[in-house]
Amino acid sequence: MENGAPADTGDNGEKGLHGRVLESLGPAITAGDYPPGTVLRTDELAQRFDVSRTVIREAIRVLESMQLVASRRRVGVTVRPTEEWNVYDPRVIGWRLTGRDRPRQLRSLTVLRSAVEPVAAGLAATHATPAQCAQLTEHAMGMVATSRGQQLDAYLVHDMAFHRVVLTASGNEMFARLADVVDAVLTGRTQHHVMFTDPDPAAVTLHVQVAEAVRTGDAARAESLTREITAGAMAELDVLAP
Amino acid sequence: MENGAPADTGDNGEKGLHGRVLESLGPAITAGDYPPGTVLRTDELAQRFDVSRTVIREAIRVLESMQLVASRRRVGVTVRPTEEWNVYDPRVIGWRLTGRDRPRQLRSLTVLRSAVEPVAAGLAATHATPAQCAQLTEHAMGMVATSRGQQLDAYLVHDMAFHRVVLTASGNEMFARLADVVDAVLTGRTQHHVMFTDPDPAAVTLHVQVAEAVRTGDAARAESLTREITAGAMAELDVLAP
DNA sequence: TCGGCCAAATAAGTATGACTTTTGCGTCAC
DNA sequence: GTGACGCAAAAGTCATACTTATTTGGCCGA
Repeated sequence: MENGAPADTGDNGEKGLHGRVLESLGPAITAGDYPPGTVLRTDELAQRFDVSRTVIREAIRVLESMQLVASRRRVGVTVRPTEEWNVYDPRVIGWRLTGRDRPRQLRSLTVLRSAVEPVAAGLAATHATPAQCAQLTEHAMGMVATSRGQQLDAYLVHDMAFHRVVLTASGNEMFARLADVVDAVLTGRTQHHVMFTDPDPAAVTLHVQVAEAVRTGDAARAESLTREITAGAMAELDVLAP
Repeated sequence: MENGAPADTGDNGEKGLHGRVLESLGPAITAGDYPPGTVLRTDELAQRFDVSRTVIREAIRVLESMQLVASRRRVGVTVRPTEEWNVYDPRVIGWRLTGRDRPRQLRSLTVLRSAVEPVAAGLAATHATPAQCAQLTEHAMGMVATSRGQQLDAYLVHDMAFHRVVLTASGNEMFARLADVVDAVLTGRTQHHVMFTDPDPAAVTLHVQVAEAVRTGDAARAESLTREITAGAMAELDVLAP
């Protein structure tokens, strides 16, 4: 209801010239087109993109804040090694998901999810408001309703909403901010699913049970059930990330 | 050995004028000095900091990339609500840790840590290289050696190094990038510790056992032992975050 | 021959002013 | 009261000149 934004990874539709430069350089760097150590010169970039140096500098500042590059006087803008990137930046995540090492990224995110979500569910069991419990059961029911007959898109919407509520209801802002990550993982799963394969009924049941556990305040049960869900996601991984 | 950087949260020592503006605006915003909805005008800021608009704009771009503010034409730069901030950005974390809601932030991070570290330890048990196992036991021994006689600083160094190795050895880049967060949590703990209180011997023993579990490839044991460690950290929380 | 020091070249950083574009808001007509 | 119109405000863009830090390399002395 309050979610009018597109279900994508983060902020699409960059505005302004510097945004367009960013949308070009970001994916290129994260895809490895510019290996670590590569130096970019601002004047050269200004020429290449046919914009002023001002615009380039603003884009560079953003790239720098993501730790993708480092700008040093007299030397230029150098691409930093992968290990130093701000891999939690939503845009970096999005870029890597559309790029070459999408499988690798999907694995990382799924593992992260499998660590976080169970704990979040446990916390949700003690922190969730009645309204959040209601939303949880609502979306669980929605999943049940759309789990048969090739309604994968509708199912996905409920699935994402369900997990978003769990993460939000945990009361931990760090967990809540991972909702977009989970969205990306779930979306990626659906996209690579065989188109006519309905969701696993067992997984649907688990979601219903999690909703119930949270509603009744059974933290241990909510956590362990969610661990089963994420374990399932981990199991699917070998199919998705070759 | 390879860590010559100061043990702080992230990149200290911002260089350039825009960096100085950032170091002033960032903490102010994250501390709540500018409530969400507050509008800042670029030329006003340029006057206030006595720099050119160019510099201000670059700082704004970075703030914008952290989702701390949104810049819109004809309206100005508006501070965004807390829920939209990029709370995983190392600088945002650092700013919040030095600001007003440090306790709240410390809680969030500790909870996150308690979710992630056990899983990371489990993975480390199957992924760690012999060299990493060696480092692990080395630092565990270091913790034992410094656990008595008011050597808290030396103990902290080993503690941080130990957990950094665990997170790195997990083989998951997302986990590895949380090492700074764990550093911050551990540092915060030591700082607020009563100065003459030696570390809990039980915790020290747990670290030694984790190192052993990882070395012998016992994933389940490594995970469960680490869960005990983080549970301890959670228990201490009520003292640290009033 | 080696080592350190100084100077020139270079590329990012900063400042400034003029111009463009978007858009909130008030006004005026219907 | 509602809609269209236009003004003005503020960010966005650009070109240019100037500053500063840093690398490189050559020069000079030990």
